[in-house]
Amino acid sequence: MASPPVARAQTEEAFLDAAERLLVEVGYAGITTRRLAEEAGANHGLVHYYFGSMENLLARVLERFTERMIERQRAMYATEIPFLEKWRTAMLYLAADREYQKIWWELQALAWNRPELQATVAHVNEEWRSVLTEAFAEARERYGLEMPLDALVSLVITFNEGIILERLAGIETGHAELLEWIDGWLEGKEALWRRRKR
Amino acid sequence: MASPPVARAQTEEAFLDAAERLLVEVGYAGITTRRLAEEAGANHGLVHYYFGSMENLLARVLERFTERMIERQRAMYATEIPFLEKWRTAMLYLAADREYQKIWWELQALAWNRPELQATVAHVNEEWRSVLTEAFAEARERYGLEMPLDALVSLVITFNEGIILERLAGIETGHAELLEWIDGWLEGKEALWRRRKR
DNA sequence: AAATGTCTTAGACGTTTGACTAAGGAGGCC
DNA sequence: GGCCTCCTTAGTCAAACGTCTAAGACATTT
Repeated sequence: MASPPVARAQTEEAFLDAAERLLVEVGYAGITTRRLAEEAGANHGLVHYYFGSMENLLARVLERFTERMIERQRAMYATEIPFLEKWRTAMLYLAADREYQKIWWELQALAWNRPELQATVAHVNEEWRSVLTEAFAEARERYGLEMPLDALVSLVITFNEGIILERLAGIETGHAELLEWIDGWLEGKEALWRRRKR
Repeated sequence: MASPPVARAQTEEAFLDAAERLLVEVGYAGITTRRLAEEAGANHGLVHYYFGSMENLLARVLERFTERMIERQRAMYATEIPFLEKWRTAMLYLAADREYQKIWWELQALAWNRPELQATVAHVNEEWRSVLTEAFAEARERYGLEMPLDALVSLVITFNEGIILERLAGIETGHAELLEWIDGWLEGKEALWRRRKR
């Protein structure tokens, strides 16, 4: 066994990991101290000892997840690759990361009824927004888009959210058509820009 | 007292109404038989007697709500008014009906973890889709939009969903800018069409 | 080696849950 | 008027819940 402080930190992580798995499996309403402890392979009393309450534990899950999301979003758009490639990478993530999205939206649904969690959710949204704002400022200029930047970013964020949420409910109608059209449209804009540059 | 069958139907409705109020207030996870009965002003044993289980009751709430949503959506777009006016009416609803939206998304979040409910949710989505498809087929032709109809409808639906969901979490950044720009853009398209018609 | 302080465990506490039932009551039918 | 069916009520039940505690294990310090 490792020395206590390390072991404790590991067990705490095990609880948070287990909570994420249960969010995917059964949603936030299905998480109880005992089930969580079983999933984490730890004693159910520790939930109270470590975190004080399930509520606090879920708040910790939200915070940890939040940090990871922001890191990922920054990494995706911050690299020095052309906008079109960034977009395509983002759309690949959108298609692939179902579990990740389930966790995120379960936490959001939880926050609908826990106002004290909404600030954390809003923080992620702002981060995402600022990352996208930077990326789309470039794209907007390059492609000569007439839409104000604020509006453009909101449109992109919200339709992404909508796609994720429809998919959580098992709905995929029209998604492929929409994403394909956007891709082709961007490609056309990109080609136009290249021609104009020469 | 009214005769039993009528009274029973009324009490059942009272349960469903109370469930909707609790969905707004505390979310689906906070609804228990006893709390629901208190909210409905009825005996808690009746939940089992009438509906068999809380699960069935929530399924009934979903079905009843579904019917109302479809009716409303049909009514909104089916009248013989110009497309721009339909759009503006829809956007007014979007801005106003927060409780309605909370109920709907609580039911959706419930369905994420109850696959047997997803068919009902999907049905509403399809209805909405078909109503919008008809309305936007007209708009698309009139305004000469290049986007395929499928993709256009998906875009409109998903960004609407995104706006609603961000607002449930207390986020409103960029929404007004986006909606205003769309409104102005449509107005421009409409003016163009009027000029061309002459 | 003993003492110390922290961590972990199993279990107990009272509460709340969904589900169910027995007893009483109201209204319609003969 | 008396029976009969259906409805409503209060209350019971076992299970599961969050919380808390006492006792022991452990590593570290003295």
